[in-house]
Amino acid sequence: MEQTSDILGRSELFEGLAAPARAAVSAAGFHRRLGEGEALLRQGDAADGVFLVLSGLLRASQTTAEGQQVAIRYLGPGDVAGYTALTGGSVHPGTVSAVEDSEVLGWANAAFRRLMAEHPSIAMNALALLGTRYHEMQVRLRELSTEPAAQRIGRTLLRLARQAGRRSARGVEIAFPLSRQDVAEMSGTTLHTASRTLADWEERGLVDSGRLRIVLRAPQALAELVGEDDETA
Amino acid sequence: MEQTSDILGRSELFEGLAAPARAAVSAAGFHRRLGEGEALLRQGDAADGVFLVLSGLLRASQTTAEGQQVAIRYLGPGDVAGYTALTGGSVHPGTVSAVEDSEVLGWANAAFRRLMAEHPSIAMNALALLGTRYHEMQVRLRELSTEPAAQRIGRTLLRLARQAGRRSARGVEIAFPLSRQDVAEMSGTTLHTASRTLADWEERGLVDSGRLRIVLRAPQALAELVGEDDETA
DNA sequence: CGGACTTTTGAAGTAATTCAAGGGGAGTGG
DNA sequence: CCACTCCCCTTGAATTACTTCAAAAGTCCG
Repeated sequence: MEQTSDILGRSELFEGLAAPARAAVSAAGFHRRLGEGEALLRQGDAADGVFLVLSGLLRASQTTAEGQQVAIRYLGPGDVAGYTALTGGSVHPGTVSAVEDSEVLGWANAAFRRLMAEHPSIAMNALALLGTRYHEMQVRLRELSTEPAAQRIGRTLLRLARQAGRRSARGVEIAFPLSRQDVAEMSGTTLHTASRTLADWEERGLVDSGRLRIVLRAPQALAELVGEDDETA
Repeated sequence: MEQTSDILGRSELFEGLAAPARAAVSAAGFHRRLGEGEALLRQGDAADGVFLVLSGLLRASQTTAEGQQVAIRYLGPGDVAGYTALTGGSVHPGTVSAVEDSEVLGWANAAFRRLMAEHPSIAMNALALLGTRYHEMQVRLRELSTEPAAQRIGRTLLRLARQAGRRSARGVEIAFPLSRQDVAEMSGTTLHTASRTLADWEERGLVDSGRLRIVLRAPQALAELVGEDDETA
């Protein structure tokens, strides 16, 4: 089990903070455990806190009036959930729930605001963090507007592999249970299209997938296919 | 002509700042004029400053490798461009250029960072501003993933009307030249679909449009059509 | 009046969704 | 240990919304 303080230090939000400051931050927060499927915060609810993921995996999503889901991102250790409270917003724009058993460190709005006031570098980090996310969203918006479904699915897989990839003999495995439906919700398409696309890639030896499991056998070939120069690291 | 200090005071970024602080902020910046079509900053360039729009209208967009454009947003007086520098990013993720003759107030990275350090409320405002934008992008991502083209076009029009709408006898007019192509790039579709959709709505008496000009004759009916409860204000 | 955009509209083509049905795996409970 | 059941995945076939292709008609400005 990793130390809370270590995760704090490595998180985008608290990096660069001196040890005593980290201790103060940690002391001001409260721990919360979430079982698989449990919601940390719900779309439409009052924004009442900021959370840092300590362990496990969460998923941020938006739901339409008709109940259709759109996945925004997955959150692992060191990631921040509930940025709304951080920016002074009043209502959570999306739902964040645990994909697997998880643990988070949370701060009430007022407490977090106090921390930012006492340690301005936290506020600067928060700005950087939001800037990065905003940028990501711009890119995804562009992809969704201009690219065909297969390409978007490829990018989704590469993105997830980069974030939660585990190198294995057969390639890079996405290290958490991921259904076709999940892939579709991240890519802006249907599970049918996702399934067909993966079947096609499986034939071509690019991926190796099964129930809730996807392994990228040839990440760089996939990257080329979708028009990225990028590496899976 | 409006006073710089007034715009500063009303802008999301500097609101709540006392008059002397506003003066300091203003003094630390430099003015820049842009002719119609001129770029304030370009996608891929080094992020070298933060800008506040004083007058005119700018457009933020992303361009794909193939040259296809996606419009991110339009910026009027009080809006901020070049948030990348503000968050510590190094490269502009998109291009911002003037739709009509415009004037901006700019700050070099270092100068702006100094201002935030001296006036923490600027940093807080910046956080709020980015949070709002991030939220907007989440919503648009959801819309793009789940809604048909017509609905997205409707939302685009309502959004633009809310931002730059001018009440007239015939309804709410979008107060700047806007082509079908522009509407398409904001909605994630083609100019053909945009044209056909507008023609349909024109027949139904919802809009009244012509060359580079769109008037919403029945904003609330349009809102209902696209599934918003919202008003055009 | 010429020329450059912008817009419209038809027709063809297609990517992707929707509809529909069936086939696995994994876990559960008898 | 087997059967049952619940998901998850797959795969055709039909449909459709949207794009692409193509050409012509407006509209504004010099």
